[in-house]
Amino acid sequence: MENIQFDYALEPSRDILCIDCKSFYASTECVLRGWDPLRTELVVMSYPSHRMDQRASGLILASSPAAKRAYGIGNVSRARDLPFPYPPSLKIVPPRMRLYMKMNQKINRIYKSYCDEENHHVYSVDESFLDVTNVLKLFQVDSPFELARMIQRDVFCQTGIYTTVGIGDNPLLAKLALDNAAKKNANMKAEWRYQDVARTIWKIPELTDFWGIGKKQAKRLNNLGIRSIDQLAHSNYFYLKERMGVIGAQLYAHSWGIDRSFLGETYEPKSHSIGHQQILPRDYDKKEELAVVIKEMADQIGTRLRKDGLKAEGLTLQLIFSKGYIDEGDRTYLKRHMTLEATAQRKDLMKVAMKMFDSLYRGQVIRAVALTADRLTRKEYQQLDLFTPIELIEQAKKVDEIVDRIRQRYGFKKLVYAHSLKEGGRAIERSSLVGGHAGGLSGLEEEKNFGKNWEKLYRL
DNA sequence: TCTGGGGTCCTAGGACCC
DNA sequence: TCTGGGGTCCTAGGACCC
Repeated sequence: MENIQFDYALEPSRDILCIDCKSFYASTECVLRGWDPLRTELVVMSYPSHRMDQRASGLILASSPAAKRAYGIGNVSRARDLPFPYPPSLKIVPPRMRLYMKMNQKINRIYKSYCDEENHHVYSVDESFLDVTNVLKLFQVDSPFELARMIQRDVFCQTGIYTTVGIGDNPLLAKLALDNAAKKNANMKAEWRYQDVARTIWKIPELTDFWGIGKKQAKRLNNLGIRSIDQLAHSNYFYLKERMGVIGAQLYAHSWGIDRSFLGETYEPKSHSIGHQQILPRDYDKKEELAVVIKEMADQIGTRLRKDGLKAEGLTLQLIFSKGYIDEGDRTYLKRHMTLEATAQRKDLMKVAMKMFDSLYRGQVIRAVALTADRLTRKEYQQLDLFTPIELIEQAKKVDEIVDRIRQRYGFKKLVYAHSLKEGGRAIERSSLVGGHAGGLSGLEEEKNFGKNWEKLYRL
């Protein structure tokens, strides 16, 4: 069977850096507390506030390198993976998401001092891509490797955070170099180029170590007789494409280090969404209680949409059954999506969410709820229907605006809907969370404790 | 897994239109 | 009607990433 050949001479060849912050949350905590991020045994542990006392429910959001080594845990793991009683040398601290976000902003500003907006792509809270091809001269360095060292030093001096850097001809190579080599190297850097593919990518030991291959895809590949990246690269492109669709084709290309994306291209994701998911503190099977939670989530999503100046044209509701509960249809969850006229209004979102809930729910035992607004647009005009008087629409909009303002100024808890006070309501408890975890003290409270200079003290 | 939370992308089948 | 074909939109389901 014929196969595909890649000609590296024709592929994009840039100097791309993929930089991540070593154990970001854990390191930030160490820095804030004046401890060495590499030597301190520290984990950031999140407890749902309703079960502080239950060790088993603790989730470790981040572990310092020393903690990883000492207890054989990964970056993200569970409290029960730690020895118990907890060793005295181990520092366990609650998350302070607000401070991590500030630290992230500071680090991004440092990256921006090395490249312009166009050549900086934020991948996640602790990972960024930089295209430094055109700035090597400007910084008087001979190689991207040297520039990477400069940036690492700069970030460390300004923040105390260690960074790891993967370097490559394209974003994929840089990312693979980061994940599979830089993290293990003493200098926290690794450079993978096209000519290195055979002795780098193909030597990655496990399929699941490869970006884009999880447990399920690894199994599918195994079923095709492919057990390593090397075998993947030496399989047949057309066969893979036939058996695994575009994913197969993409994996094949990736195994040869091929990635034709550029950071500069304004990449438009096909879909955008804003959603929330929460595991409930206990099983819920009362319709009214679930309705309260769903309404709260619709409220929260509406607030976020309005803050970002967005409107949703779709809404998805998911109700996940309690562990072990399976209904007649053999399902483990219920899910429904609906389209709607572009809106960011609380009333509209709640109405649609409730409609989906009514159509789905038949008394099952629920443990988790997810609500996601998708197909987001920036449409300015208001779609009018023939039956709702314009005054009513304007009125609802004003109410939303006022609620937003009050909450922004005085905090969420100062203005909650009556239903949230009922049995089962979650909004009040969740209002202090940032990104689903404890936000830590507000800036104002930090100032009270440490004075006006608290940000400087924290190197933020 | 003895249930964290927030995202994006791909597939497949049905509805509907020409 | 023992019966065409192609395109697009919609929704449910699933996989992966940080």
